[in-house]
Amino acid sequence: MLNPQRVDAVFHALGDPTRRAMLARLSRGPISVTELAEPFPMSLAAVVQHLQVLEESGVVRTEKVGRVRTCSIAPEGLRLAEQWLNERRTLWERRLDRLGALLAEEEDEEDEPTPSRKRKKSR
Amino acid sequence: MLNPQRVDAVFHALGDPTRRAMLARLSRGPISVTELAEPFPMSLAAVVQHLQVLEESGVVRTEKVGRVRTCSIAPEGLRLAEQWLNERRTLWERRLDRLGALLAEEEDEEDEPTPSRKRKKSR
DNA sequence: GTGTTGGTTAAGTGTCCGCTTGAGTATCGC
DNA sequence: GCGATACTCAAGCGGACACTTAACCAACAC
Repeated sequence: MLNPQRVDAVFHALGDPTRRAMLARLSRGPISVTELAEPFPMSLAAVVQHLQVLEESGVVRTEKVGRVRTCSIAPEGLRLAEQWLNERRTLWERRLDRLGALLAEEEDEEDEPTPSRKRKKSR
Repeated sequence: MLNPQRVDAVFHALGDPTRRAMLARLSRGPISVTELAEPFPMSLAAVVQHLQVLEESGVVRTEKVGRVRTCSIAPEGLRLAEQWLNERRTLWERRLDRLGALLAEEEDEEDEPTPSRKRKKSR
């Protein structure tokens, strides 16, 4: 879970605006390939190619019954990307917090150059 | 906040593995361009080009002092992508929940074919 | 059977994009 | 001043990728 290859595939899939639009559509419910293709100004074949990318990256699941293939969101795939982003962002923000605390501490020292440190150290 | 153009730019920036690796490095703290470039098997110019994409998309901020440009994460940019993903995913998952509830209700009806419907209808 | 719908597959094309090279500029150390 | 460092800019190349067309196949309607 959160292995680099899968992350690569997911973000590559999310990189294309058409594919993101498809995801947006699918998030409102499962739908057939033809229905999914309908709002896009491109051939059905092109849509199918995008769909393959989405499915191979694990953000979309499809199932064929009879001659119609029904597509739906695979939430784990999206969650993978969310997690990656969240980890990087929170790592950064925690760093910022520590830095802020440190700076505040140094300012205190300037205000109070005597070696008598009364208040407790945060963190 | 969450305007389509910005979302496009952010996801395009995130689409490249080299740029994601740069973000990962930056999430551990600000760093100069040369330091940022060091782990990558490519020219400095290439790294700078990636950096421009990251900055224009709003996931990275840079500031030049003297001759050295220092790069750091811009958490709002990352948060934008996180939000987009989260909205789509939760929309889908809520839909799934409603569907599950509906199916459970229908099964109840089969168990109890009499027209006496006591429990209140959900949604 | 015929026709239609829904999708699949393959081959080809244009374009964007990642990268390189090379030449240039500004700042620092001395 | 001089040389080194830290980028910056522009032009060009090659490959990936989004898209097209066209032929094909399978399931349904009749």
